[in-house]
Amino acid sequence: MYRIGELAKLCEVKADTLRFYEKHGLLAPSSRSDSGYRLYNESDAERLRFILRAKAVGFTLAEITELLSIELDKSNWACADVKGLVDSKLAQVNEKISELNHFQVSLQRLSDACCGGPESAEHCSILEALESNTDNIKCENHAHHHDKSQYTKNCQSKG
Amino acid sequence: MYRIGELAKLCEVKADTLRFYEKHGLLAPSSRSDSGYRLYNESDAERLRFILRAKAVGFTLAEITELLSIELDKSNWACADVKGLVDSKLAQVNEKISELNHFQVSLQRLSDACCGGPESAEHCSILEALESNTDNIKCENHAHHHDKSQYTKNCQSKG
DNA sequence: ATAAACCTTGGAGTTTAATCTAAGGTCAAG
DNA sequence: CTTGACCTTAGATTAAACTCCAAGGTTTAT
Repeated sequence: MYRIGELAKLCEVKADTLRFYEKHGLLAPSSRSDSGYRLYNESDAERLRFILRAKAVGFTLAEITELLSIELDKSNWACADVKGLVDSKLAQVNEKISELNHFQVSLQRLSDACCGGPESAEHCSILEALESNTDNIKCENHAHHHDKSQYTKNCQSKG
Repeated sequence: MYRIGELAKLCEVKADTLRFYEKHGLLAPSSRSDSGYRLYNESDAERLRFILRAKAVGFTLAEITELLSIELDKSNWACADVKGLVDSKLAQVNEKISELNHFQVSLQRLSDACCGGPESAEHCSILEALESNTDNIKCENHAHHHDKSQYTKNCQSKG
């Protein structure tokens, strides 16, 4: 039997987190001591590890609640149900990755267009790109009046 | 001059969003009508578009607040400052992408190991992977006792 | 004059996963 | 018998970016 702090340390979470999981129906200690302390047994610990592994692959606690209810009643669920949860999560993750990839490309383009030097930002390509509605980012090296700018290497926009 | 609903429609946001931006110091109407209605001019609209473009490349409103303060006082900032904001955002985005890529790989591996059929989840590879601490995902086709399983194609784990 | 569509304000609710606080009870060691 | 580490509870707070609500005032058209 583990007290809350012991299980928390064992699984590298905080005691607060375990109380939070209990309040939200994910994990309750199987018993209490006479003085009201939570007591977790090995099977509680296994359940916690299940939760933590599911978190590690990206499931939210709400989704883990679903997984746990299947886990406790496996014979009344099909593989299709379980795989459905995984695939739906996979779709969400892919969508988010795709959004972030758009950000990545846009930010990289902005970064590449800017010399990043000590010049005044008055002609900064980044600010200009955010001011105008074009996707088209202009290189700022000319505007800075540095004929032999040391930053030319940074100009990669197709103006 | 635009009333709040007009500017909202023009820029495809909600009036609530404009009030929210005002409350958070991102965009205030340049005047009010006699009856207290917000009145936005063309320069307010430009500022809103700046905000929206910055959002579209992944900046948070807090970061946009910084960008706006630079934008309004360009000559006292250097390109390095602006590029710094972009690069720091880029690093955050890359980190998040990397985390999601881990999720993606793990979820795909789980999905691939599961037949996804109408079989009982009692031997579901996904649940078994979450129960045990191995990275090693076992294919469930044998466990289902389908000698000529129609799901064999889904088994791709290296058990 | 009255209905519809618009606007005002302050404040509450949403989502996620904790994290923290206050005020107090329990347990083991010295 | 007191100190420190641990535990209890309920409830408040955090971040982010809105979104919605109630209760009322304004504008416009008929």
